[in-house]
Amino acid sequence: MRYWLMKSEPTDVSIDDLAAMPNETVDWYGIRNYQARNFMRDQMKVGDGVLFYHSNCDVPGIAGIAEVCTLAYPDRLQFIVGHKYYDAKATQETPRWVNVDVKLVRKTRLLSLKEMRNTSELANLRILQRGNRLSITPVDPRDWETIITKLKV
DNA sequence: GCCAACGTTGGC
DNA sequence: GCCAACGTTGGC
Repeated sequence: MRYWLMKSEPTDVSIDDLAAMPNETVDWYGIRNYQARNFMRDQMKVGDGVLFYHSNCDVPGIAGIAEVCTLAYPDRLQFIVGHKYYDAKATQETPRWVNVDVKLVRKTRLLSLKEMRNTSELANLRILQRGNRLSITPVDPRDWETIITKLKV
């Protein structure tokens, strides 16, 4: 059982969009970074905890809790010619990109990036490190607990 | 819209 | 395999 922080632009998929999905589940499509892909492919298991993070928006921060609900499987968008996420080097036989599905656990208050930065216990959280751009990062169990506790307040 | 910090690409 | 040029991310 691992914990993750996964970024989504709310203009793309917000926490409310997730809540409105059938089964409150969404495929985490469009990951085109090898490190992030490898986390999904090699480490994610059904039941892993997910912090749903809103990025590239007015107030970036954690907007809810979700969980991984499938193992990684090929991202269908890589095969769609002309699609933003099409990859000419990917084939059905040898897909290059994968995604898991993620299911909402609950929407929470917004725990802003600013508040996380002001929380000394979270100093080692990957998302807070200088230059971090990875859209999927592992979260230490202790950091998970710290964040979950703050989300309840 | 700026730009720092990365990641990727491709010529050599 | 190096590395310059280019593209992307995402906070501010």
